[in-house]
Amino acid sequence: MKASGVRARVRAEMVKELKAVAWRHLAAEGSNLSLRAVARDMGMASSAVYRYFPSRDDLLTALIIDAYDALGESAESAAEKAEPGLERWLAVGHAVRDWALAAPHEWALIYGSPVPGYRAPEDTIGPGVRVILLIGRVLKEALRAGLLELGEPLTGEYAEELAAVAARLGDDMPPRLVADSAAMFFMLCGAVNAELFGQLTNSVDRDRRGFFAFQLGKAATLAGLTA
Amino acid sequence: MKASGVRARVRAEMVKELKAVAWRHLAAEGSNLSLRAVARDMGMASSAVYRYFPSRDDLLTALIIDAYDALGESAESAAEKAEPGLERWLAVGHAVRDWALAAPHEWALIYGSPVPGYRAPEDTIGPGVRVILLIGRVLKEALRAGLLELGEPLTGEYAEELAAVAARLGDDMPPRLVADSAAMFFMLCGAVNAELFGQLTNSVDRDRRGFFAFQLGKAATLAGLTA
DNA sequence: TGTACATCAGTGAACGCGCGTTCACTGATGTAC
DNA sequence: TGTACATCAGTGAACGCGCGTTCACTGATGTAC
Repeated sequence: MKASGVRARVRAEMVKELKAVAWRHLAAEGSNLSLRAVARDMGMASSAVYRYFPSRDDLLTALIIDAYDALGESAESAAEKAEPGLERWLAVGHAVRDWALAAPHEWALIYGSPVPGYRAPEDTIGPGVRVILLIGRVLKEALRAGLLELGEPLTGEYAEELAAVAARLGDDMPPRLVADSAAMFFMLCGAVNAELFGQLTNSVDRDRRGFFAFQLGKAATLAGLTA
Repeated sequence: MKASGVRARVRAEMVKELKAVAWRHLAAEGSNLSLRAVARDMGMASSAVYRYFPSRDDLLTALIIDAYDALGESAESAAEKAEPGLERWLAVGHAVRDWALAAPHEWALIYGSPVPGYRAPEDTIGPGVRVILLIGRVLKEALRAGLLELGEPLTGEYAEELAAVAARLGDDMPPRLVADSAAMFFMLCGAVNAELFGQLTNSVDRDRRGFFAFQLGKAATLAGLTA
């Protein structure tokens, strides 16, 4: 039993190291992750990787989940350190950007174009909404503290879907706030993508943080979030 | 001379057909465009493609430029048909979305994660800014017509870069308007990406157009654009 | 505590595939006198 | 108008590469009596 524990621990170590190497490889080569290259870097036969991941796609899935979690982690801890309201939103935004700049290929993996031939399994949905949920909490908290002017309730079919999402979330979340969280989040993504995917080249080259701060500020006013 | 014109015309036809097939292939297979597959579809030897494009990357570049142009074309013609001001912005936004939905892989090619191993040459920059320039024109025109409240001038290094861009554009473009055009454009991209890259799955499934319209409206108010 | 057996990590060769690119070539089309 | 030459499209084989996955195997590590 103790001995079996050892084997399990070694195995967990191995999985961790494989993911670390794959992560590094992703950062160097971009989205076409190669199982063989990872195995080479680990100094083992490519077939040995199959002891740990049944296929390349499963390795990719593990990396995606890890990336979502790392991003969520970093955004959440940045949020904790900031004052509620606008400041907290800005902190989240900049944390997301910083993470993306530090790990551009991981960002591309989760928020960029889908990897060709890869179909994301259900497991990736949970960790995928972590940041947007965080933004929702920031808004809700600002609302309670009187730092947020809640907009008009929406109408139409989109409003119905929002209501369904709000109900699923529980916690008395106003559907309007769900819409605003989503809007802010996707604007945040748009700003990060602009910088990461090279769309600022030759126009905004020096003060990209300034550009980003502007976008974040705009997104905040859009939701009625004030200092 | 007339005969040489024939050869040139046939050649131009050939280039056009090659791009069309490549375009179709891109739509089917995603971003990893294969020269050999295109040649196969054309019923010719893979080496023959080299008569028309010196390498795979050049074919990709041609496709990218075409995609930018097709998108710009469609956005511009939608703009023409709409009333100045908010309506025109909404028309541009929806045209961009419609184009992207009809050609998701082309969208991913130009606004998604960079293609691994591909370095975009200078030629792609010109057509790449067509839509954002269009948005700038829509805003400027709205300003002239009194349909736009111009925000406060910006300060800081980002403002300087904006001023430089505005100067390069000429046409007395206020830097603040450049900032707003960019902001709106990247928010637009964020919204399109959200839908295209599958981030709406399981939350907004029925009324994605409603979601998109909401995002567009928000982006407009952000720039002070009213009906 | 010792022994027989089962489990598991890892190897190395192989399968079958697709890729971008090069090269010497064949014919057809155009050009110059 | 006819002929000699140059240009150009396209072929087909080959090079050298990397990929994901399978398979029979060797040894080491654990487990049960």
